[in-house]
Amino acid sequence: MPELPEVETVCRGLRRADFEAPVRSVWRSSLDLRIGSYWARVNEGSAKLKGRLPGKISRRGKYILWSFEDPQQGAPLTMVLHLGMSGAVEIRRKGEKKTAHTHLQIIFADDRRVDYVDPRRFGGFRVDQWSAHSKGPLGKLGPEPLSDAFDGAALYGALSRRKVAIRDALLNQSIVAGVGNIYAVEALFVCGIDPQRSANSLTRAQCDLLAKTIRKGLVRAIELGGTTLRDYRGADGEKGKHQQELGVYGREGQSCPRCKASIERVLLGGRSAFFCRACQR
DNA sequence: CTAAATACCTGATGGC
DNA sequence: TGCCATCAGGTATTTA
Repeated sequence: MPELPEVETVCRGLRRADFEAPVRSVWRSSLDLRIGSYWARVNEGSAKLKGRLPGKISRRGKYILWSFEDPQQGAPLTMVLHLGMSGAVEIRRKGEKKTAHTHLQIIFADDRRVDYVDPRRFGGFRVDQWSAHSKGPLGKLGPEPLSDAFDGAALYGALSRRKVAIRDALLNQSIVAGVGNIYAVEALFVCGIDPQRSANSLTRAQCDLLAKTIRKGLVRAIELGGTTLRDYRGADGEKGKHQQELGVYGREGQSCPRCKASIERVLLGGRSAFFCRACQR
């Protein structure tokens, strides 16, 4: 489901809710979420939030970071939450029923709560000190696409030894953090680059254009509250509006908005890419 | 080191 | 109506 703009929208929704009361309790379903060396300590981790004060909410790539302070001035803990393919955050009040596939509830002393809902359970979370998080997948992320660290030079350098398809290179979170299939495919369409081309075949000028286009695309999608293809919702339950501006994603057989040729779908690494053969080379 | 294949899950959709 | 195959916004691990 969620790529950078959707995750950013969730963060903004959480910030807007302005949680201030301490955590009264935490509930965790008995089902596993993401399995892996970094994610394994999920159950113990969530209990550590009890009694803590909700602090700063930020984002790195597709990861949500939420700091929880110790009222006794101890070290802060950070909850890292990844929404996987189907994860969602829901803000609820006392008495409101949890939806199906809820796996975590953080209940605050003001009777509001934050529910993590994830049917496919590809997402996961972990509560730990920052030093522990930085040794996990967060420490391997590439530059933030909305920061100055991401530009044509950085992209050109990162692609120089890669022979994978450029679409797949853009999905690699160590090259650029937060880009997923929709925004990769759309940026390549805007730039007129065939998604199947090998990453190291792009010119420096094309990398300049691509980096700028990726940034613009993400900023625009954030403005519209993300892309809702099927079930994505922000923390306030709102659908995104960016799907109306998609040029090729999910539009196999429809006509290219630029040249009217038929949009094609190809499989790259098992995942669909959409492109216009006439416009993208 | 790169890169490809596979695994992890549920739900929606389309063909027969 | 049911049954089966295919597909979905992502990442971690295994294999080559």
